[in-house]
Amino acid sequence: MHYDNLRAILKKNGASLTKPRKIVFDLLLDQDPQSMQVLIKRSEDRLDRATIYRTIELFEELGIVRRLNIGWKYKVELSDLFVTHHHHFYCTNCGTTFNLSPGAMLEKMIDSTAAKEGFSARSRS
Amino acid sequence: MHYDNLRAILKKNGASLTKPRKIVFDLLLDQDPQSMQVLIKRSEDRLDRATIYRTIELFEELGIVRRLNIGWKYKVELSDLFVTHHHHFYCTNCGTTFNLSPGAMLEKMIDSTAAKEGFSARSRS
DNA sequence: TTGGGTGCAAAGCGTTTGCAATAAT
DNA sequence: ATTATTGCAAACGCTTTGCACCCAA
Repeated sequence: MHYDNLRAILKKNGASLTKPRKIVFDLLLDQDPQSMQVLIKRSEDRLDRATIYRTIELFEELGIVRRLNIGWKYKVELSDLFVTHHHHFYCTNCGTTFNLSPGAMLEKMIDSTAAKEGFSARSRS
Repeated sequence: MHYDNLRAILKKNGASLTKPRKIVFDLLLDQDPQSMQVLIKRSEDRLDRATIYRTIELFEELGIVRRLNIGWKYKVELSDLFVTHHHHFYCTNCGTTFNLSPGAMLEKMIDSTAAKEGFSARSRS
């Protein structure tokens, strides 16, 4: 259960694993990087916006989530503590961001895939 | 006079060189990249915020200004039409951004300067 | 039981918009 | 005169905050 790891990190920092924090964590699991609005929408009124912002802020401080700066916006995802390291694809036209599956030679894959698709990689992260 | 070039670009696009646009242009001349708030502050109530936003938007569309995405914020500066091409230094701690003087071997300079100063270049633009 | 955590409502920022007044051609 | 442009004020979207209530340890 992923919660054990999460609970351990929180406890180590004098914080507790509450229901809202579980929900936020679940919202992040197995997802591409998400904007706050998407998280808020997907929480379906189970949580207040403020709680989501506060939770993401806490998770970021504790290294549980990672913030990706994309253009002049940002999205969040679980850190490498919870998912294997990976790269992202970001479309500068529509803002879509998605994870690339982890593996070797990724740098090259990114560039060659980009070239094939007629895109050029502006940045990698 | 720089205004001639500016006026020409505007006229070509059916826009006119007004007093407010001159002021915004002057605010951009010979400056490091600036945030909107700085522009607004430096306009000292000579212009309304809305006018500054609209002017910057227009200038960007016409290629007069360039928007730099810095972290999750942005700053603006005159495009290469008005200043010689150059690179920037951005401090990820304090947000300070400044221009590097143009010249050859800049890429290397950036990295070596960064190394000297104990920084590492996260991105270059 | 008690301090951390939450929801709610309100405020705070940066930015945009509608509209009437103004300035440019 | 006609159209573009501006200022003002209000609205907007996203994010943060104050505070009373609530729940996990």
